[in-house]
Amino acid sequence: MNETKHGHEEDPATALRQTSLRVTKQRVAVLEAVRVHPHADTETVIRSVRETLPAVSHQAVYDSLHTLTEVGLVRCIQPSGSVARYERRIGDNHHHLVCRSCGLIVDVDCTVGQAPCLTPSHDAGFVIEQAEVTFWGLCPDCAVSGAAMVGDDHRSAV
Amino acid sequence: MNETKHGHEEDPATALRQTSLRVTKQRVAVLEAVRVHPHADTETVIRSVRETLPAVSHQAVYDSLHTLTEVGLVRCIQPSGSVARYERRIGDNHHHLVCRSCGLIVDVDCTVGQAPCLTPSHDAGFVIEQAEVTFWGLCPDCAVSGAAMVGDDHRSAV
DNA sequence: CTGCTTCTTTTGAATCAGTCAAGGAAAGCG
DNA sequence: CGCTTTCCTTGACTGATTCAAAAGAAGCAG
Repeated sequence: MNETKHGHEEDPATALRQTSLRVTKQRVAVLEAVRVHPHADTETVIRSVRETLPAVSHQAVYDSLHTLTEVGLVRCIQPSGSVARYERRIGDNHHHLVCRSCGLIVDVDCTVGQAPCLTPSHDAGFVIEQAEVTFWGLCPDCAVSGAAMVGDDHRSAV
Repeated sequence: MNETKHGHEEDPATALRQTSLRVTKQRVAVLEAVRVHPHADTETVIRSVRETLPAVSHQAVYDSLHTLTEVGLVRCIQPSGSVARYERRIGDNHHHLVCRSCGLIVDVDCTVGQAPCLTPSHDAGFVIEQAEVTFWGLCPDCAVSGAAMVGDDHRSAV
């Protein structure tokens, strides 16, 4: 549905062309899937892509995700205990809130912004490129329903 | 084996007893291994443990690490692209510097300390328990030797 | 210190995410 | 339209981690 009316801005095909990658329907579908499902894991992307392209191989999706990550069209995050997840929002260095109970991931902007998070006390001689911040806690739903029973052993994400 | 001179402080057996876990030689060895090899992955722990206990099963190590993590005697970290790594936790919420090239992990204290890193702009209703900060970059060695040849699989993110 | 109960460890197989490799298909170019 | 290069499909494979059943130790009572 709602096809390209303007076909710019975040249009998958355009984005791909700009990185001089070949525009294949698989890649377009993967990009679209990542946009539709923020923080989706690979399996979710595969399922989503197969809604429009039933015959895609999982390998094509893995490969597309890697390629797209390399050229910077998607970003890959892997909170502890979770499989790889991808997101379309890139460029800004936003961070993530992860629910310990259900695995829900939500974006947060780095208010305090730049300085504090980007300057560790002593850098041990490292050349620092990026600071990645992950906030762990409970999402609203889990905080309510699971407040009492949380705390044992669910590493089950999603 | 520098045996108990004072037998307190960080003595594995004592620590275990205090958490009402059974004191087994496997667990003691695992705790010791984690202390000796900061940020060791499971395989390293297994090898280290087998130096003194040649017959330990890998399963015992996996299980010990999980149990010890649960009771808070060790902490598990998993930077993107890395397998699980463990460290003897100190209760302080220190952070990590990870080398993109060789994977080296180094501890850093959270200078600015408390506030900034622990308060995202808007918490989306989450109950936040912890902020985890990972600094990505190049360790001194890789920054020098690899400065030119690095860049195979990572363009500087943000 | 002897036996019992419960928690741990061993053993060995299984699962799961992700990867490798070779041949067939399709994008982009002229 | 046909070629070249890049991409996708197929199917097997790896490596980290987990499951499950049975044997083995820790801690406790007697």
